[in-house]
Amino acid sequence: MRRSPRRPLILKRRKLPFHQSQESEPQRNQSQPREPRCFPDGIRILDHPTMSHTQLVVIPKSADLQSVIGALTARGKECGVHGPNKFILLSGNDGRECSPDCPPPPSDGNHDSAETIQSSPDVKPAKMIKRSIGDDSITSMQWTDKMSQSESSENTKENQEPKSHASQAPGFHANKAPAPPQAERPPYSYMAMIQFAINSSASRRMTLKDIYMWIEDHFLYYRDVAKPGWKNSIRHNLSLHHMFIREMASDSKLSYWSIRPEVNRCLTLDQVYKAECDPVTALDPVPTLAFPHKQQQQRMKTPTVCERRMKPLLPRTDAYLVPVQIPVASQLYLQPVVSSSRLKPKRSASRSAKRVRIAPKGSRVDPPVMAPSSQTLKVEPVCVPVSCETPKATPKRPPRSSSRRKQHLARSLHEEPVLLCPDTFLDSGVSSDASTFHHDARDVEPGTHHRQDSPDRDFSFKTPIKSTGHLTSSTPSKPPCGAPFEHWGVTPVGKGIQTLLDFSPLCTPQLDFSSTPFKDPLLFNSPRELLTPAEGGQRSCSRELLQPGGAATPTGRPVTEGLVLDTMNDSLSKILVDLSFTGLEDEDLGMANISWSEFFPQLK
Amino acid sequence: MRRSPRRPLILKRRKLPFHQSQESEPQRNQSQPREPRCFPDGIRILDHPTMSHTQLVVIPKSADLQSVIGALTARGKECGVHGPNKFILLSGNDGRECSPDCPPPPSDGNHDSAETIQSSPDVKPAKMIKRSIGDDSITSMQWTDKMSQSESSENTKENQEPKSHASQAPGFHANKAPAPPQAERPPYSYMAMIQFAINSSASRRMTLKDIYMWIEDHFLYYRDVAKPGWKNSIRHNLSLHHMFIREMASDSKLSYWSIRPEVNRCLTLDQVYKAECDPVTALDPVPTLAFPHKQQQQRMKTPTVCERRMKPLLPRTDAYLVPVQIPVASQLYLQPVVSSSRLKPKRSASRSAKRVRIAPKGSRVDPPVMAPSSQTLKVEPVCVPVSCETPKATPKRPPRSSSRRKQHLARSLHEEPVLLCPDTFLDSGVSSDASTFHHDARDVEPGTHHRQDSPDRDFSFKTPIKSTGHLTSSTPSKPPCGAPFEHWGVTPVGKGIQTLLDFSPLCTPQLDFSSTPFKDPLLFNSPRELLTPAEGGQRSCSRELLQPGGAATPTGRPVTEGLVLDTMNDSLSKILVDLSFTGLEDEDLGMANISWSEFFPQLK
DNA sequence: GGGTTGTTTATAAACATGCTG
DNA sequence: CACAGCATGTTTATAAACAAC
Ligand SMILES: [Mg+2]
Ligand SMILES: [Mg+2]
Repeated sequence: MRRSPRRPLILKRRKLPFHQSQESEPQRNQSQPREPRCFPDGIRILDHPTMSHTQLVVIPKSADLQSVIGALTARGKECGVHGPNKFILLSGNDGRECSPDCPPPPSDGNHDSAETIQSSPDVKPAKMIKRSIGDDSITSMQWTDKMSQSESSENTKENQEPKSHASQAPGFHANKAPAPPQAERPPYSYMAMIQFAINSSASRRMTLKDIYMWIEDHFLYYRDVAKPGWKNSIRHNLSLHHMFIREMASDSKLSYWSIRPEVNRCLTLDQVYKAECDPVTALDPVPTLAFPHKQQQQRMKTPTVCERRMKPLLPRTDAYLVPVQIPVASQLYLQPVVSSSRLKPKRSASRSAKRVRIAPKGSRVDPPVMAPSSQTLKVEPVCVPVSCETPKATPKRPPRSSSRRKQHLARSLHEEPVLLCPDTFLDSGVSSDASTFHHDARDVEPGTHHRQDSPDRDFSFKTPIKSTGHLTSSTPSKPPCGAPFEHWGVTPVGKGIQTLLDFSPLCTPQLDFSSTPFKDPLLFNSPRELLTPAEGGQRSCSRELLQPGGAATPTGRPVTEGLVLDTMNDSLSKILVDLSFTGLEDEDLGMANISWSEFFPQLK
Repeated sequence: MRRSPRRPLILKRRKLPFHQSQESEPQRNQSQPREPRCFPDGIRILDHPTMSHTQLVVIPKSADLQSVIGALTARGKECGVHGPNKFILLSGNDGRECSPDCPPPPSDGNHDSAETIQSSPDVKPAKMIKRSIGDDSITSMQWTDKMSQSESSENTKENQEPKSHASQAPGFHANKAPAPPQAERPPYSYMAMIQFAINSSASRRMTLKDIYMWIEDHFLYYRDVAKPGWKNSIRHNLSLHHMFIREMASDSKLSYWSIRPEVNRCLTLDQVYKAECDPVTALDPVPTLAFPHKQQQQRMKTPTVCERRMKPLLPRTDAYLVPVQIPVASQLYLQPVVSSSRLKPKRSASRSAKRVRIAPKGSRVDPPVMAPSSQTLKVEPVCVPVSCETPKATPKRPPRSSSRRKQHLARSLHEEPVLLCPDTFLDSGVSSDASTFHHDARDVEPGTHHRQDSPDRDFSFKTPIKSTGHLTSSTPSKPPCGAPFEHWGVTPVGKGIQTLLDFSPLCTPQLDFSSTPFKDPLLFNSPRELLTPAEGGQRSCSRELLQPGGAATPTGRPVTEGLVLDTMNDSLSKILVDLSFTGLEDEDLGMANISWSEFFPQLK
């Protein structure tokens, strides 16, 4: 029973776009937005104000996907191989419901929720940018830089944040005081935590020991509860993921772990932290970088809260990812927009939020319980014909639903790389046939071959025993037997569980789709974040609910804030995008609150 | 107890150098050896007769390591980035005990053990090359090409080798007949088996289903014994290792798995197969590609044999690997030489053989029991300064024992890349201080960033429990408790086991070091292949025994045959080299036969 | 001799998704 | 035609075996 939740440690999606890992913090401040380059269909491409080699692609709602591809292709050719290699797609407005013009992104250090941030003594937000693309709902997009830098003094031994240091650890632990050992397991993957740790260091590198310490200091679970094997896992992750590289100190002896700069999104705990630990807090419309610290820690300590934070099987990160591939060593970022109706600090906990993903690709429509409102669009890796050789055919539509999922498909050099998208992407149709996103670009690295990476319990196998008969599947799965399922006890019968889990509740802040061009096709990927029933009458949205046709979210405020999210995956060509939509009123959250009862019979 | 041996499935080291994966089989036959390029110290570099972009580096015994580096560097500069990117190091002779001249490598299709090969109806050795570098002992190096190609007819559905097909499966299974389900687990990793499968296909690609089938057909263990979870592992390996890529058939629907050509060493079961399944056979001095098939299968079916094949914890492949990094996208292969005194098909099973590895780097010298005779030299990744930027210092000796092992150390751009080697490498000293091999080149990919890759038993953790007290190590380790160690029951006491295992017996054909420049420094990496005590009075060589000073192998015939081995690791920059030395007479094998008694007290 | 740090392989699992009966 | 289940893929977690300090 000590077993941790089944593969629960998934990185929370990123809240803020990642920035360069350089130490060039000062000059990044207020670079003037360059002259936007305009392309057909109103698409504009302009320099990112702060990120080098990055361009912002503002796409009017009315723009055609092919136009986007064309613009990106043209831009790619304009700039050549040495040009920008990252493109952040922003949803602009074609005048329908937002300001017709796409204002240049982040241009000032508008401080949002400053008080929250200030509450942390040692955390100083490096920079916050508020941008508004589209209507008012598109606001409060900020990111902090090396906010954690104050934390660690230097690189050698001081890095290891003294235990007496309160640090900005969200929830889980207090001031290093004996801190109730009832710490629940944090919802971050090892890979994520390692990044948090390393990025918290001013030198962006850390020894293994210090990584251990940082994690123990910030997640009491590992200090107090976890078996020592967790360190083995840390080491395993360091070795396994090529994102982590080891370098020797100039004076030898010491070896430091760092993150490949090319792939370092500079994730920090502060960045990814969301007040989700407390459902009430989670409902806060403002997904700002609230540095909960001590203020919130009280709430988090409550068993209910902890339960909620630990129990949930967090949504698969890739649900929020948008792996995009631009042949010319370029990567394409889809930058979602987040609503910013930052009011109502607390709700009646009726509903938390929804998340959006890109390119549904035929998500199963289970027995819909409520009116679908949220949608997720899952964008599969795309290949923009910037430098592809000899495109054979130029199918208007994605070839065929040939592959299954995002995978490293060998470059199908014979097909013209096109931005694949479901029909709904362009015509707001249902995603029944939207499963046309394929050709994972991960292996299509431009020019030279890139490589990426990205790894038993003891005896008494739980795996399907050949002789067991019904154990025909080669994918081991835990039997839905009682013990580990206290909460699920009364719920569905054996085989039903698997299916039911697919309708897991959503627990993202808020969702709104009215202001993004991807609005209609957005489909939820059925994230599995389970909100504790005790958190009030919240109900989750089953996948079906979030399915297609949900464009008309009754009360949601169209808010789009760019969020670059990632799975912490060290895959170079895989770009993750997190679409967070906030601004929905409590009452409005009702549309997709169905399957909760499935999971928590007691709620019925 | 059903538990498989602890992480036993390690790929056997390769017996033959890998060749290009191209379908260009015909023209590969007898290319004339080009004019060798001569470098100081008698080092010669010439084109590989069959492998494109590959050169053979013949290194006289007297050559200095720095000379080798210099020659490689010079050659690299000569050829530029587009020149050969693979170098196979061959041990030449400086006239001491072998022919003074380094004859050009493989130049004819001398068939060795033709009868064995012919015995297999559907296996036709594509090519065999016998080379002799140095004295007579350097012989019989041959490799077969797509010998397995006859197996699968076409690409679609015929690939799946009919079950009635005898195929060239070594040992383990007969003609697909009910075959005794007592199949023991093969000693190949999943990654290896997948490569075997895919490379057995003429089209070099295979569907998942066919991979399953191929493996089941060739390793009855998976058909008859393994739990269904093995398929999960196959899929896991396919996804995890970037070496495996998925591509869609042109007609969609089908997705095939193939191997990145750049990293495909075209390993096939035949290539790696050694008659080791039967210790008696294993003693055969000729490590030829004996296609055991039905002839041998009888032997292998014997419980003793099976026991021996399955029980052993195979040596870590990397023990035989020589990850070498040449900055200019070049890879350096150390090609060992194998003795070819192919006589005595069967021995008294007194001793099997030894293996050699490159660059010892401080192998533990355990209480030596016998006179050390075999040595293993373990070469850590090296960086030849072909295109390194701004080498700061040019230490004659490897910088310092800064890092621990082969790892992806961030490019220490400030140090001149040099071939690192233990002192013993050059002066036959002991390896106590040899731990100077570092700077894993895996992350030093030339030019653009390459990426590579390379990830519970169920409940009831056996891992060190925090509360257990003595479980302080974060690396879980199985307690040396009785049950799983039937064969070891009487053996050492608890904690002693760990250490004892390090002295595991060696089970490679034969070893001889007299003809290789690496002779003296060769150190055994204590491969863990455990020969069943029942296999006769064999005794293994503990690591110490194989330690330094073993240059003077009493009776060993200096034999060096190039063997390129690899861990099946899809790491581009990591090259694996297997140094197999054969030619030792049975009587001569006595020098390193010590620790067997440690493991099998009954032998005492 | 034992602990630390790294590297790899094996397994189990959770999930996603397309297919197919 | 809906769908349940299976096949196929992707990732994360753990345990472990080893190697080298
Ligand atoms: Mg790594
Ligand atoms: Mg793969």
